[in-house]
Amino acid sequence: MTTKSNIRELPVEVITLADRVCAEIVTAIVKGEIPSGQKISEPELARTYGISRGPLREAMRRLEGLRLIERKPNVGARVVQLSIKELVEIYHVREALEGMACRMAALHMSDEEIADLRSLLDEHERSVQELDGRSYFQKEGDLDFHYRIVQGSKNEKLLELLGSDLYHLVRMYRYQFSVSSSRPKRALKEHRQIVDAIEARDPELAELLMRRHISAARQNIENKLNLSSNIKGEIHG
Amino acid sequence: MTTKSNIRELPVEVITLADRVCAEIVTAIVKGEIPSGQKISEPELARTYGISRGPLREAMRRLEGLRLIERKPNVGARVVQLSIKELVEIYHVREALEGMACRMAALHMSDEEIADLRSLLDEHERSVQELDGRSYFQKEGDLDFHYRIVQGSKNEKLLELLGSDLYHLVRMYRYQFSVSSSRPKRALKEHRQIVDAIEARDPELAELLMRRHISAARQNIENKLNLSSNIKGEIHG
DNA sequence: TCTATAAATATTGTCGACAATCTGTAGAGA
DNA sequence: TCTCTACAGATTGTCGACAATATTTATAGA
Repeated sequence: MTTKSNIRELPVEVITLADRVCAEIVTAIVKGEIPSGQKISEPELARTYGISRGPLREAMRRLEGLRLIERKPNVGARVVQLSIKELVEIYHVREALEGMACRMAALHMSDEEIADLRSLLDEHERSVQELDGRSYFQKEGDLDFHYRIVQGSKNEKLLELLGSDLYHLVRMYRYQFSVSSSRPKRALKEHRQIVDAIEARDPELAELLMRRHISAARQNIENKLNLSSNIKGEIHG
Repeated sequence: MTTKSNIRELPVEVITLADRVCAEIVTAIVKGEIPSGQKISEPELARTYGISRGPLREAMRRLEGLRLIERKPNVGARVVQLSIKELVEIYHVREALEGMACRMAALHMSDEEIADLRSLLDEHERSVQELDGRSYFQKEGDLDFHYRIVQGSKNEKLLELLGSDLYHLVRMYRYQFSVSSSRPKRALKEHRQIVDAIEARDPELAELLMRRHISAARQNIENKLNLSSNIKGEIHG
């Protein structure tokens, strides 16, 4: 039954139009190329990506599930409207989920993964020193760290919820609200403490530290926002 | 611009075919009418629900986002395969998310909502006494309680993640694995303690109790499973 | 001038058909 | 008899067209 042919399995990622365009639209929305709140015209988007409305609508159903667009039957879809309220809610969710992820990472991460994580933090440190904070660390690097811990939990559901769903929104806020750590050195130190706890195989402490880390970022946002209601300005978390 | 016509806004839920069929398929999958692991034939399903493949494929994209089906490009989609491993993972996620939800419910639930919650538990108590546990409480009633607390958190994201996404899978496991509390009285008591903590506006305790409550259920499952590897049997959590 | 109705336009929802790909089967060659 | 190839059938992916609904514009009346 099974073909034992010596033909190599070509790693040619054959992907469907809907899947490809979905990924492209995710990026476009996250980066703000399709502005927050904008109505989505199916014929226009279809022309833009050179596909017909069929696959496009499938992609949009997926985006709806990712909470990147909102649909109203017979009316149309819009890119979600970002709000501070939602951002704060997301941080509460992250505190819960990533706290648990960190707890489980302390139990299940391999020594090699932990070592890699330390290397990543060394990179971040160089990045912070050289560029005085305005660095990759602020944009995607921080999320790299968090993503690896979620991976280290070895919990597929956590990885799905955070990595495949929530992080799109997190990145969207980072891009469009310029949410970046106003305390890169402090954040880096907290990251190191977290890795220490994981290496010590101390799940309680690991969870506690991660929750504090995320909670502090959230409070930073809330404070900044309560002082200045300048929504479109920089938000340092 | 706005029409001030005296025509009543009929509450006729005009819903799209894809939306309606999606909901129907969710129910069918959750209840096992479409068996776990079964391949999905698009032409067949389309005939079954009397629609064409267009809306059906949109619905399936949604189901994919809900993790109820899994797709392989150019091959097809299957209903997800249930596994104890995933069930345990889900309980870890629930412990994290519902713990946080309970914490926030202690802060944001209205007195009226808390009173309603108590009434619900009184109902459950009657149900447990009359039917000796084998009751509604075991199937959907328990989830009612948990759902209300998530609502009480007033955190839309938590409600989305738990209510709209994860609970479908939870219900699916309950139906198909007969996951039900083997300790309804104990569970009921824990529920009451949780409400007490919420009423006392004690977020720390509320979170702690909810986490213990869910963690105990998970450990129950793990123990039962480690003893008897009878996968298809009753799982009491 | 403003409002309410009605036609016109555009957009969304749905369908059937065709193309591309995969799966299973039959047959040729060793 | 087994393996590999080629064909046949079925399924998935994509497209364009039509129907249903919403939005905009034009028009008539007060």
